[in-house]
Amino acid sequence: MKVLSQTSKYGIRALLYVVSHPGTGQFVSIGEIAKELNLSFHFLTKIFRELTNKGILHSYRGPAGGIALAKPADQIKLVDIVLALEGDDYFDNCLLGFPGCGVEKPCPVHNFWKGIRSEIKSHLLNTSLAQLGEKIVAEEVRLYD
Amino acid sequence: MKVLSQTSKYGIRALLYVVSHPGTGQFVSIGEIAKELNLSFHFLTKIFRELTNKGILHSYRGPAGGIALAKPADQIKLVDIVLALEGDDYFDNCLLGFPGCGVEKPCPVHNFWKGIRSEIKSHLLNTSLAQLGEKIVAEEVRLYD
DNA sequence: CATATTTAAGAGTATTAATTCTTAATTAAT
DNA sequence: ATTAATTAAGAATTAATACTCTTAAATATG
Ligand code: SF4
Ligand code: SF4
Repeated sequence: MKVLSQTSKYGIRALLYVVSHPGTGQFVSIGEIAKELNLSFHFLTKIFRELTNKGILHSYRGPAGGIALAKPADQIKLVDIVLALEGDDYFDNCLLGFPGCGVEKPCPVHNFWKGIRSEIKSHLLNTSLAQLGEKIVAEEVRLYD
Repeated sequence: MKVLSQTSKYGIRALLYVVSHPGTGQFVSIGEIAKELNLSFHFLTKIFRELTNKGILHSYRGPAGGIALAKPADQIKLVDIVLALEGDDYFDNCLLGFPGCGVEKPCPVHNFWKGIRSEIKSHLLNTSLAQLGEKIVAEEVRLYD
């Protein structure tokens, strides 16, 4: 049941690393994150570039450069990351893949799927990086393999 | 939010056609289904072959041949079709893609995802082709684009 | 038996997602 | 200035998914 692309998964995990590892400097280097989480440096760079373009991150080049959250961690919700990386129509596509969803007569699984979809969306909307970061710092949950 | 592969989507839609269009003969031809649902005949043939191998369908070659449900429609659940086409580990993979799920310390979204996952699974487990077929026959929902 | 119809099997192609690679630009420190 | 460190940009590659094509096998009917 693949719900998120690798891009989104890595993006979320990487930002969870950032919020749960407050370094000394202002920026966290992509190389450090990629190494710690065992992700491809180049792939992660691409993901972060997208998040920077979408205004979720700031970046800085050169020695001691890296990326940093553009907003306080409690103001960045999982849904922001997902929509930035999967596209704004992420929650529009449906279980059986009918086109023109919701416009005409519903498909056979509409009621069920509408519920699930809104549950997922509202949860991602109500979960911030700060919240999950705290759980990681408290070692209640893991971030590594 | 792509949850099912095209294969599964087409498979479910095709079987919903079968249960909601009781023809005169014992078998429904793949050509008819593909034409009515505007799906690729060859692709659908491949999907049905898999479902036949997995014991969900019976097939018959030659004139007046086609496919037929191997069991009464109320005994075929959506979960059967999905597991047959997506693989038995369909419900094992998780939101953030951690390996060795559930064995060690949970990931940051475990509680949330566990709930969603089991909701989806139990719904697919409790929904039969017969149920959805009735809704289609009653024209409460649509099966076509 | 000959022919038409239909599924079976698998090779082949195309599209999309995932990942890697190369080169350029920016910045800090010496 | 020179060098090292680092992100930016996008081309190139690989892998996975989706789809198409070809040929074979089965079966009914005349
Ligand atoms: S009818 Fe509802 S569940 Fe079905 S495809 Fe449209 S929006 Fe999605
Ligand atoms: S910890 Fe739970 S939600 Fe996270 S990957 Fe494992 S089973 Fe899935």
